[in-house]
Amino acid sequence: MAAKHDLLVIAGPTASGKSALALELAGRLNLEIISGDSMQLYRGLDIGTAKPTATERRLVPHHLIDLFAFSERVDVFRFVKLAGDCIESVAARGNLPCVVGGTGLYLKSLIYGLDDLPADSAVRARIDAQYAAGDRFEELKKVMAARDPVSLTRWEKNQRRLLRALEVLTVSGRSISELQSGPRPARYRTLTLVLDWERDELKRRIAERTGKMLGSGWLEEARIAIAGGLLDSPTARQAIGYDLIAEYLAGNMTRNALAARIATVTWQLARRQLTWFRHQHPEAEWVECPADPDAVAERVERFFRSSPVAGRN
RNA sequence: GGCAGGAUAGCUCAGUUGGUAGAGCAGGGGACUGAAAAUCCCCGUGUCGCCAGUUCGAUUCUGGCUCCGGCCA
Repeated sequence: MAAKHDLLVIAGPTASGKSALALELAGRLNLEIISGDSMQLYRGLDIGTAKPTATERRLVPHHLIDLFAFSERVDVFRFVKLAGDCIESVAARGNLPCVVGGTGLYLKSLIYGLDDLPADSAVRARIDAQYAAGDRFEELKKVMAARDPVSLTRWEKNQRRLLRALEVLTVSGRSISELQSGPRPARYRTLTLVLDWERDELKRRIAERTGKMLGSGWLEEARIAIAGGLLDSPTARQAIGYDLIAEYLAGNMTRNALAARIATVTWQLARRQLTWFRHQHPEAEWVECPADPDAVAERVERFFRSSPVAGRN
């Protein structure tokens, strides 16, 4: 059924049941699942990132999971490249690529593309060494005031964004603000579904899932990952929960406090995700949950069949 | 029973030399182009435990009461 540039995206906050719905759809449509999750990319973070189980992965082809050791630094640009290639090969097999995940920036960048902004890790390392420390922010602002006042105004209080702006400026000689283009059309004929729960219900699901994860081996998984250097890794260390579990394992927290802390931090993530999807994805359709898989599958089919592009391939 | 404490925002607490109050956390909203499960911005009226007294005016001083955690018996 899928045409060449068709793309199904299942998005939504954490614990909204994206993976489960994708699996249900896979039972009704010919689709392959591509993870759109910045943390599932890493090996060794299984329970903590709620990866699909081995059984589920055997049942339906899953991609972009377990690709990297957590010592590795992955970013949007890399994800977009990987996912783009992946989508192509899925489509070549005649299946519908279904990106499933909650990393909004990754999804948006995949759908709409990334501007061709320069990046240079050596330059960046130099900039970071010079201006990334907390007490160097004022200095950084002074530099930007002279060289790129527009970006300074934009990120006056966000050191990290300003560092990136300086990187782009240093490499290209031009302001990042000037190199970024405005809104543009999607690269795929995309149906984005955002799973939408009643607030308290989602909160409840998060608390419940946190408890389940802690009760089914997350502590041990975290212990091993931490022993393997997770907390010193460049990006994987940001995965929620592991730092808190480290504190718990060090005896600084009760088990109940740990569960509560993780649930809180997870809820805060969910809120940020919802804000993102509310405002960054004009193409999105919100699906009231719990959703009926049959109805969703029908909606998906209708979307891609009725499309003017569908017959082309 | 005695001795000193504490009682202020959902929680932990600060404060007002008497003119009705503010931080952190939680919570809510927002931004977002190479760290995004990240980073950052905005949002704080609550019988200042209860009753009485002093005072123009008390959450702030005085007395009593209630409750809580201590210490001594």
